[in-house]
Amino acid sequence: MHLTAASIEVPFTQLRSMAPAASADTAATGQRIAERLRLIEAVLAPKRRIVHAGDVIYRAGEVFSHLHVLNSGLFKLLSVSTEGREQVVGLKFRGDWLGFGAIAKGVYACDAVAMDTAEVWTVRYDDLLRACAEHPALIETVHEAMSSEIVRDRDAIMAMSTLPADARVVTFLHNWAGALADRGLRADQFSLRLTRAEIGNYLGLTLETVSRVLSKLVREQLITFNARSRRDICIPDFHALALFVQRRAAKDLH
Amino acid sequence: MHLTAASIEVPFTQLRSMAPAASADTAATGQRIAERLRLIEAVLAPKRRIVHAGDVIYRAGEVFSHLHVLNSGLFKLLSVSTEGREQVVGLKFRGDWLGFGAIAKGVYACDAVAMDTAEVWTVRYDDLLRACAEHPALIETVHEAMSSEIVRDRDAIMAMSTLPADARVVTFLHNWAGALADRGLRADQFSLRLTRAEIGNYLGLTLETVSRVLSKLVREQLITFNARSRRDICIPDFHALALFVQRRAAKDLH
DNA sequence: CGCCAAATTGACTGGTATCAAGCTACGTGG
DNA sequence: CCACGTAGCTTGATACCAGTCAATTTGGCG
Repeated sequence: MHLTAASIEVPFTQLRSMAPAASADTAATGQRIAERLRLIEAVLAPKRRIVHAGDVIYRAGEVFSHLHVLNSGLFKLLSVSTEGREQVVGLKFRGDWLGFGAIAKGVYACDAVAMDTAEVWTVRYDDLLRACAEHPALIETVHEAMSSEIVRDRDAIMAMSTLPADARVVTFLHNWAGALADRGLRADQFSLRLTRAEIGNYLGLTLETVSRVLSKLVREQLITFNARSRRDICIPDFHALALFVQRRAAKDLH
Repeated sequence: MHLTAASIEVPFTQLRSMAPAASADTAATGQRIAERLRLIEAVLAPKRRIVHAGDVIYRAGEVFSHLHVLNSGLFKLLSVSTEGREQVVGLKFRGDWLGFGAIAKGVYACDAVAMDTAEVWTVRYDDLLRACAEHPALIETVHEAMSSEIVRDRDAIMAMSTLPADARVVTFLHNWAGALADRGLRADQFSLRLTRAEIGNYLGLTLETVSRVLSKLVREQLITFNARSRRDICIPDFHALALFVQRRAAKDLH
């Protein structure tokens, strides 16, 4: 049994008109994600499971044994520092793996918490290694996923250390929309499934600042709120977001 | 021919007295790093090369084909945004791999620049994959290295988004000392091989702020500068650094 | 010696955090 | 049905940390 995706599927042609620059890659990426999932399903026969918002599939400190792949839904990775500060250090979508951070130390480095109903595939790491020996394509898939995670983390570091608050929020929205588009979901209109506080926590900002920035973006017509909920956001011009960040970052250069 | 390590080796017993809490792990980690290098050397027969400060072993955008392992020396990873902002997104020590970020997209995501004389081992990614099929230990080594990189990046994200300037600098020093200790080098006295500007860039701070924080740390006796150069730093009490960060972070909690 | 990059330090500014006061949506129980 | 409580959100006033600008010192090197 598969869960239906949370958002509505749209044809790639429509996406193309929404995000002209990224469209070609986007379609390819979307197919690659589906392909990878098919490969994992066929080769690993993972244990499937449905989880619900708030469910935790592993906690920091637990002994590592399994990796997980998200077939649908949304997860956040929570890192807790020694003093008890809690921080969102990653967001995971369909096709993403969970648990890579645990391989090195044999212990999970953070909590993985579902943000809505999701289907999780689970495999023993041992089994994965064995399967990799027989299926070269599998190992490439795993490496690709780890590599992507590294690159995303670096992008986050860069955004956090160089961008002012408004540009961070815009980058966040841009990335979110991009992640949806990559998965064949509509990227011009979606529901952020995070509170302002969670967004702020992820971006190193306070919830008030996030709120103020979003209000400003509405005033500047970069986004609009959908009827009925200020978590549902419309992005009339996807490309304009990237431009905003560039202009904002360029200011600091001179 | 091996390069001799830049800093002076000290017996683990001495390290133990410097950093009581981390010592047991530290010795184990140090041996593990050496073991991994021996394995890589034996199984992969990597191409060896000596590079010098400023040398670039790959640039963002170049087609991916090779991974690199640092046998000695120090590298920085530089990410350049579309607008031309340049940012240090990682520092690499002996035993670290370079190029993981390129696997996913087939293109290097950043520049890798040597910060002093270093010995780099290079292998074709194809060859690595083939060798992994025959040597299960190798694949675990690679995964462990990628996993560590993911965890380090997350820690960086967390530090950047939650810690004030002084705590970031202290964390930086603490991590640096820890990296040296992990490699069997003395961690109570070492030379930062970065300018204030580079440190600030890495931490999302200005060079002036870094300088002020270092001066403050000297006043508070957490560090002292060594004779003749303000890049040579002594850390009388390694553990005190961690405490400083904890106290500093705890303030924000209440 | 004299140049130049790196670092330090001070005075001022500005962007975000903090504190505080409503507002809105939604569920619960009377 | 409405009163009420609560969680999430918005908006304003103020404070403070770190950035900016600028002057000076230090150290390295031809």
